[in-house]
Amino acid sequence: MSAETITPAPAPSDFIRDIVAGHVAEKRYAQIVTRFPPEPNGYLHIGHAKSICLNFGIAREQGGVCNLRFDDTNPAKEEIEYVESIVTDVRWLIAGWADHCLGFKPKGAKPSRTTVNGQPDYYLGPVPQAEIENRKSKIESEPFFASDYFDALYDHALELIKRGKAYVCDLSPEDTEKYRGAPDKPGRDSPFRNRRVAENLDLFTRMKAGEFPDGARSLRSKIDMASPNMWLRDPLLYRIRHLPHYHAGDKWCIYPLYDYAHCLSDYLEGVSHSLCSLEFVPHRALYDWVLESLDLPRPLPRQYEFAKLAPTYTLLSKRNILRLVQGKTVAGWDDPRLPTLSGLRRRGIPASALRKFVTGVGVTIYNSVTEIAVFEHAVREELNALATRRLAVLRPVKVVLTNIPAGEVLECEATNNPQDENPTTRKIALTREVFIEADDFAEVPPPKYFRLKPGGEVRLKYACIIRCDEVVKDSSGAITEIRCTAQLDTRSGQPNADKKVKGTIHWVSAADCMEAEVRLYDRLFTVPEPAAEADFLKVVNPKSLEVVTARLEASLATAKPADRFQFERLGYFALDPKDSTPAKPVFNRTITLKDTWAK
RNA sequence: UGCCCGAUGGUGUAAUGGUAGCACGAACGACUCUGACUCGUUCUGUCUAGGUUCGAGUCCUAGUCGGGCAGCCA
Repeated sequence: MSAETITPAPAPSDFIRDIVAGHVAEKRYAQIVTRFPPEPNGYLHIGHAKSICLNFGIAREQGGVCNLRFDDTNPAKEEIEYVESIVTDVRWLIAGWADHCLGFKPKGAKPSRTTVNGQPDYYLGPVPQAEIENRKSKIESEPFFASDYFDALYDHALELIKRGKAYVCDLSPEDTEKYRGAPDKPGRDSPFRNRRVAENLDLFTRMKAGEFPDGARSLRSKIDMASPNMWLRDPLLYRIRHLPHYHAGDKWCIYPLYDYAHCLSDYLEGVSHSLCSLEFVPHRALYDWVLESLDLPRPLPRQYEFAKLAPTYTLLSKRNILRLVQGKTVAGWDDPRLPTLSGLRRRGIPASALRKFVTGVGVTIYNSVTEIAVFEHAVREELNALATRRLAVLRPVKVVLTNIPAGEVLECEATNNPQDENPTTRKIALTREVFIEADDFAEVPPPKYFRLKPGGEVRLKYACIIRCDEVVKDSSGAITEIRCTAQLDTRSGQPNADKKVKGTIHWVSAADCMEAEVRLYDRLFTVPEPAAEADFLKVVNPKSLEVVTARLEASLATAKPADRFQFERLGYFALDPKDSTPAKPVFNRTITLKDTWAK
């Protein structure tokens, strides 16, 4: 399988890659290091895929590494369950593509004190996966955690205080907000802004020691309360939270805030390019301020921002997805209708299709909406190339081929994937009784209907042409069987094999098939922008999931969850990795085939 | 009524002062033992007004519209 995507894709180019390429050309950094820094407070979704592919993509293109780091500075929201799902999702998305660039660290490692050019420093560099795997003596590795840096961060905070660039503030959260002013009004200095260094040091130490309750004090940067940039009005660096941390344990009761922790985490790991979404543009000045205020000895990372992905007919914010999960609109974070990576994976979307899609939409500095059709196109393109063709009937109607004796089995040869360079084949059984799709027969056919109709002819794919002689109904008028004549000389290899008919339909032998539950998924929302609705629960698609009992070609009994199938003329399907059992197989419809007839 | 950012077909994106291109989509057609795939044709675009220049999508000014910013969230 190709490392990039199954089908060819152009080498990505965007303004960030241009910047990185420029830095590589001028040898600004020893190595290109990016990072993907999720907060473990929810599952990853397709929007994160864009960031993952950008960060890992740049790393692999430049021979660099991309650190997976948990931005876990808020113990109130974060959980180990999310850490595990995120690691799984990231590994899945980059497998066979950029997994060799995945930056982990030795298990339990924390930043170590070093000296660079005579200056004290902290450093915890990545160990690329490729290196971990090649080492003779296996080392255990794990992702990075911002919470592993709490000691170093605390140390740097002390330094900031000593430099007169941070102070302990006793203002309540409410008063802090009042003092901050408004976008068009300057803020006012905190009455605690000019505390002496010694007092700040004493108070901050006691904050750490747990002497004060939550919210009683905070550590603040000393920048400019009149700045037109709200994020420069002495933003908080530390807050008091008497809460245990899922990773750091109960050692801390003060926790750093994002703006303080993130830039320093980047620096500690030797990150060169810190990529984030547009809402952090105003934070960039603060990112730089923290790093520059510390007079650090190594090259500083730089932050660059890009627009988030916004596909139509879906919801991307963790908060909204959480609402769908908790409200039981969907069956869980991995429901195949959700844009979560675990949901998409379960639905059968190949990681390569996701990569192709998110890199194809490009990287810009303005928000835009991406039609979900672009995603669907990428999925079909990948699946068309790799999916094994099988015959399956979702809504079976019995057809009796009256000229084939009961018990007789006619072997037919079926192509496994016509897209392969040298397609292989398999044998399927044609018997007296077969099932065809209810949709493929019409008693009163609309104009240009190519399929089976009374007196009409149609080809059973890979088998022969049949003619409809009679329709048998029960007392309620429902069709119980369709009686046809099989034109056996139109089978492959027979004299009339080349006989043309307008329609070809799929079928399975009634004597040689299996039953399976098939879940037919459709988009979750009926409107392009559900997030713009007053209540998105009101625009949930009532037909987003339909469950049928289908008849499948017998060979599907050996299907494995990683297999990708095209049920001919219907769409792409994969075994549900969670609910399927050998005794009771469950297939998910990943996506339908394009249907120009339905229109 | 502050500061920052942006604006190219229906949608996404490219063109880095020199032919507005690609993709998705749509329409039509060819091919077809998948109404799929593939192939062909067609469709629609530089927000407005000034300015600089031989030449402006690109540079400048103003306007319009859109996005962001006032968590002890990230």
